[in-house]
Amino acid sequence: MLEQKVNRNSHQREVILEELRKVKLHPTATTLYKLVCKRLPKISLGTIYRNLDLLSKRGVIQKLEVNGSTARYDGNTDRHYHICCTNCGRIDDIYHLSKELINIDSTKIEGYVVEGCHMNFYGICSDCRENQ
Amino acid sequence: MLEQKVNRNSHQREVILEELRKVKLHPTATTLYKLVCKRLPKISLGTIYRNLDLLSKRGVIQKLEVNGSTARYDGNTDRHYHICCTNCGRIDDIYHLSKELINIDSTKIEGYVVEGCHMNFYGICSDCRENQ
DNA sequence: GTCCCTGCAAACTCTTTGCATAAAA
DNA sequence: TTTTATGCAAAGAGTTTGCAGGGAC
Repeated sequence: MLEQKVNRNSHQREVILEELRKVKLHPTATTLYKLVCKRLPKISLGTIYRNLDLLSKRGVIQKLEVNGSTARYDGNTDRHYHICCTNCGRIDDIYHLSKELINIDSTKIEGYVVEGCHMNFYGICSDCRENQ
Repeated sequence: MLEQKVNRNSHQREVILEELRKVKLHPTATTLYKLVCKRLPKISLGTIYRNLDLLSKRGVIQKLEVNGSTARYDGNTDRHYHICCTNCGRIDDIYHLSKELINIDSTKIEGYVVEGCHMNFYGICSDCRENQ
């Protein structure tokens, strides 16, 4: 059995979590790094990655895999979904879906014990439509 | 307006497509590369990537982003979904879902013109449960 | 004092790209 | 002959990791 390490409270980790919770736009590790740098100029990208990994494994934050290439992070762990603009890449939250969709985690799939479902929508946001 | 280049039929592209359609397990570019190498020993990974990109942009194949890190490819473009085993990483097809889920693409989301939805399930496959 | 966490830099993985040559039309 | 596609190798982006020193408890 794997022994779980006891985590210490580091100032860096607190600041990373605070800054992630402040922003709405689901930043990448690098974007978050720049934000955290304003408060902790000496922090390194490695620390950002290590803490984002630790926090998402603990379920304190959510790691999103919306756009293939780059991981994005969400400080909000309430059950919700995301929609990504295929033009500008912005990612918005979706809270209101029909009941059938909200209950999607209980879907039965032959041969599997289902643990969950990731669902991401794609489309064009209103800003991009206006700027055509 | 962007001018669309006319694609020539290359032998490499044909073989890549044939091999992708043969396998059921949604290979990565590297896995497919190894398969294609058996028939075309001198092919390069770059050619694999270039053709997978071209074919998925044309809609001939599907690029999957199921597991974050590495892209996987599916030669089957029928409307279907995927479930990924969180233990061993295998990816299976899902063809039968309830009507509400099948119609998910027509979901309305405020502020957006929805183009589509990517939906991936996660769970433990039967092989992994048996081997516990 | 112990052991986890950090900063730094190097390494790693996956993917893309530049270039000269080969192949398709 | 013209233009696209290939093989090769190098470069790029994003992420992970080894290590010595610093910090939490």
